[in-house]
Amino acid sequence: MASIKDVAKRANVSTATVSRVLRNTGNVTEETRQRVLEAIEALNYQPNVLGRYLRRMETETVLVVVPDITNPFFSKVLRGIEAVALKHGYQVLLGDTQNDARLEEQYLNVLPQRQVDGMIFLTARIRKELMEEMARQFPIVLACEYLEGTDIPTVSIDNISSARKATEHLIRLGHRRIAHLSGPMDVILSRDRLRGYYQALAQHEIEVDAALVQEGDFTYESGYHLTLKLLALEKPPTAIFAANDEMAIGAVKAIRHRGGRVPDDVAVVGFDDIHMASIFEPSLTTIAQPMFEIGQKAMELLLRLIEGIDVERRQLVLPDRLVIRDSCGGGRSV
Amino acid sequence: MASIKDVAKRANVSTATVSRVLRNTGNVTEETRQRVLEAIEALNYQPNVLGRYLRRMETETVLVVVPDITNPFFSKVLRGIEAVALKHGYQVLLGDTQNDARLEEQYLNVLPQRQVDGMIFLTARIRKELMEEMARQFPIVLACEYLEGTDIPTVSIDNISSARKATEHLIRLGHRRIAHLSGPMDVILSRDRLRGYYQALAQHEIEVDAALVQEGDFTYESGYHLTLKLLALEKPPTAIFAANDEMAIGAVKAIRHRGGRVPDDVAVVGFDDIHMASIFEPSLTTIAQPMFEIGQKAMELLLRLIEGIDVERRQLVLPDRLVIRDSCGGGRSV
DNA sequence: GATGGTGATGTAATCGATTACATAATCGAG
DNA sequence: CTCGATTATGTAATCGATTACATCACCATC
Repeated sequence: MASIKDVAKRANVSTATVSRVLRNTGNVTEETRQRVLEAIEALNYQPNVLGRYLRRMETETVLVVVPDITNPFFSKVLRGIEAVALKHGYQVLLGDTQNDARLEEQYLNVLPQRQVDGMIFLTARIRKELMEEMARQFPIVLACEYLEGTDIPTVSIDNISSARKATEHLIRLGHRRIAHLSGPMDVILSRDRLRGYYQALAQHEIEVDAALVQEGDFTYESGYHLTLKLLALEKPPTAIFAANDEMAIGAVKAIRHRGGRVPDDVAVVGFDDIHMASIFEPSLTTIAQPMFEIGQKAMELLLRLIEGIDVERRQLVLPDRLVIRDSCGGGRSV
Repeated sequence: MASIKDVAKRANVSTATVSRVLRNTGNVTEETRQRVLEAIEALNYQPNVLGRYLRRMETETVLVVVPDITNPFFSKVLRGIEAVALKHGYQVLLGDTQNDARLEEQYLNVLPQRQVDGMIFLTARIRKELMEEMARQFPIVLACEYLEGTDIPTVSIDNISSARKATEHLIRLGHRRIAHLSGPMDVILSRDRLRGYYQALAQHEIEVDAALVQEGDFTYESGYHLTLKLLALEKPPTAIFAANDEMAIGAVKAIRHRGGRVPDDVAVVGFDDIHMASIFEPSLTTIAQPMFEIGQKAMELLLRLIEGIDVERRQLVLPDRLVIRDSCGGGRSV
């Protein structure tokens, strides 16, 4: 494998000159430039990036930590990140924690080890102090999630208000017994959506029934099983607000398997607006998050942190939108 | 940021000894070992992996090139790769080409640049000669796809026979006008599935009608629109075999929008058995690929190539399975 | 007591590129 | 014609770890 020295020898110049040609820095006459390029061509030379990384102490690589890459929501956000990364010549390393919080903390180590220039977390179950300490020293951005009481740069939507919006929509349609399929309570996003749900109930003076709130884990399966549980209640809900679309689809299926109809017997609202939400029948009423844009903004923010540009607005809240479809009845069908 | 020198100084040893402690190689007395560990602890030292990489000329990282990470099929394969990689201390770099063949060739360059120790391609639209030349010099494994007439290590199913199986199932149910929604013709996998479809027709002496074969791109949207086209034919098909589940779902939706019922008016068979295939209504009859296992095997194969172990069976064909559900009628419902 | 083996540690080369600094050549202004 | 600026190129240090090789101490064996 040819190295820069071989190229230098063949072109009859120093390695410094070869490097200058490679990186297009400094002054090189067109003539030597050509000689170097010819040598590169002849030797089929490819610069070894490890040498460069070590010397420059940067890898132009960012790590994205995802809780679950098979979840379409995250892969869409990832796409946004990739788009911006590619445009700026950065590579994206993927860390899939498969919902394991310990793995999450492990990934944090790649920063001091200098393996990447920065990180984006699409999950935030790491101990707050640890995360804060790292964020002080290295470029880190949280997307979708955030950590309470920190000023770690964040891109997300306002989960509380959107959950409130979703719940209010059901109330407006006349529902009073509204259940909530929450996400895991150790992620803030789930707690926020639950809070929004509570706020909506309170605002309309609807009493909270603890039995109507069930903690899931964002999977179809959990949505399905928890809904069976809800339907077995003495006074089952007439509407279900699920913390994501996959659980909402699970809910619909469970209702059907029990002989119920959606939305006639039970109305269902989801969250995220994944592709399947509009395809599934009945199409899901849901909160649309700008997934791609969240990814873009997060990466843009990260780039500014890496480049040491002072970031004025560190906490970005993007707009979301209630998309009314067929799964909750009442509204017009889109 | 502390380096190995700082640790050495503090522990009153040479950097060589620190390295020995870090890597657990060579002989070190328990006493100095402790001193070194204390120094590491005190300085909060993390080894800079770039130095290590350069010296050892390996990164314990593999690159996985995916045509579309938002496609659940690929993310499932990726999971299998990750599982094995993690167990062997390898990191996984993700390259999402977003179906751009040029990007695919670009990714190939990270190998001679020594950025990764090996690559797995879940797509193979690269020029054959180029790919072969690289595969001769570096560890490369193809998964799902393969390149005709090469002996590049590959893990996949037998797409021809499984497509034949799927088509035959429809024939057995009495269908004679069977359409095929193919994938893009520049990927071999699509051509193989088309071939299997043709074989089944030939075997049962059913004439091929060119109008019944439509080239899609594996997306829901293409499945939807091509099916509308099929339904507008003078003699529309009574069954549709789609080259993947997402197009199959698109087909079902199109049939419904035209007032048809599935499977009563038109039977539909998919391919891959993604999660949604069993959830969607009607549940999809489809070819189940062992996605996770494909990933695992591919990574295992790659590891052996990286470690220079002679690989006897370079081309691995895994078993697939026809899963009969509701979308094609006739069979029992699962 | 000489010899050789083993274990613990240190010295310094090395991986491949980048870049601060040095040097040489060229040019233009006064 | 000289001086300083500018341009082109080279020399060598550097990034941080790993490791071949050297050294030294200690012990066992004959």
